[in-house]
Amino acid sequence: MPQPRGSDRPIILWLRQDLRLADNPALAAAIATGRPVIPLFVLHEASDGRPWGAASLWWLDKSLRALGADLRERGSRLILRRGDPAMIVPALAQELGADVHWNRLYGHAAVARDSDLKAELGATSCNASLLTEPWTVKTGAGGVFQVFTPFWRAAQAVIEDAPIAPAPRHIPAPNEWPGSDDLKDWKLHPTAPDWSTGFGDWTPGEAGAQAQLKTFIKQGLDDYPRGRDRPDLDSTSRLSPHLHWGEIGPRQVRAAAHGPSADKYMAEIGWREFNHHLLYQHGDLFRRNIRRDFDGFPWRDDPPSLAAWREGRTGYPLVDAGMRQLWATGFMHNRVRMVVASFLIKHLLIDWREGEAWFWDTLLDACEANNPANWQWSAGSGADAAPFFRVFNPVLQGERYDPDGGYVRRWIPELAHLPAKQIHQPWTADVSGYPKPIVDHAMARQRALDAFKEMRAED
DNA sequence: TGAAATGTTGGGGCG
DNA sequence: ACGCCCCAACATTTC
Repeated sequence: MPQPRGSDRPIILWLRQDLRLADNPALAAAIATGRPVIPLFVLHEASDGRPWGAASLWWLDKSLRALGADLRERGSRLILRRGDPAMIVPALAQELGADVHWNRLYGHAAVARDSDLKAELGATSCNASLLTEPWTVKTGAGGVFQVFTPFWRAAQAVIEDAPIAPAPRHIPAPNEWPGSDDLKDWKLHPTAPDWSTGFGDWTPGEAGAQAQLKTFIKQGLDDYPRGRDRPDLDSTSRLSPHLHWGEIGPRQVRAAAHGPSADKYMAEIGWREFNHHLLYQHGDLFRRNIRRDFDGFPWRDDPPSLAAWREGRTGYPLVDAGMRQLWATGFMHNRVRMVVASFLIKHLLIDWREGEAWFWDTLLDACEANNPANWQWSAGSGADAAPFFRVFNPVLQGERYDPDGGYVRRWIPELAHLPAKQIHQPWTADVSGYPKPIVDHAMARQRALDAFKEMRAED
């Protein structure tokens, strides 16, 4: 095939976790060249050496469909290919005589692959995902922050208030489009059984992300500092899956959030930044303890308890409600995530990696930075982590954050008839069809503290 | 972005 | 009236 020269040379816009048209620097840079743009998404079996979770693929299916429609409205298309992008991208670039643009990723495998490709192709890379890229925030001594608060203070000082590019009205198309897979053939939506029937609250795609942001700013943000801890209310942003696939970027969120509650919310975006910096620094966050002294922790192997946790039948209502919400909807309220994580790690003494893996498969917002970093935070093995001895009491957490029991009632119908006073300790009432606690709280707490002591003694 | 054990204080009942 | 005890309420310490 004859290759176009000079200004006819197309640009491959290689989309990964930046599935949006507004605030997309790689897209804006591609359009600014005046050359034809070929949007490309490559489905790789693995993200950073790790297969995507089933919930992530469910979301990706809808997000790519939405992106394809948004591109067609602008005279463009989305080219779909499947396989190893380290082979596919350079081959397509050569076939089309194209340059390549992308927005950066921060996991070690992706960074290594992308820098190889860059050396081979001379590609253009941009930042769509973070307010502050990992190499831009350093301690006074030039090191990497290990504590969130000083990190976030320093990060905020380097965030630039650059204007945010709107979605282009038109995207220049090539004379001839390369071949594309059909999204339907990828079969990303589950069948036989379709376990996603409870995922209907979500609208993947850039328009859905913008709508969710507006809803949150209007209905949730003012109440966020108090409401964010209340799983029975709906005051959280629910932007995490949109952020994960880059249907919206943190710069857009920051530009939209104003008022006294915005700082509190932006601190959560700050944790996302911090976690991406940790990912960039450590790479194998989901495999290895950041604090290596946890390598000797005496985890228990207990498949029945792990199964009870996954399936929401531990006998502790707040834990079970959270796990059932996750299974049914692909999402769990953040306060409850901390409680179920503490329960798996400390009450059951099961390795945090087991919990991280379950979340990775079932959470729509499963993120290679946030998910392992937050699990390590819960375990005490992470950077600026919760101290190990902070053992949540699931009953007290329920009484404090789900005071009327509305959250438990919604996800555990067997307990719906109980009054608020008893709903977090159903063993004090006459209940059928709901299990007794699989571990005694006081025993489990002491056992966890003893295990921690044992780990420390081994140093 | 804990919880439980332990310590302290102060009001009130009561001998 | 007074001291003693009880125990809530709160504070501190410990894991």
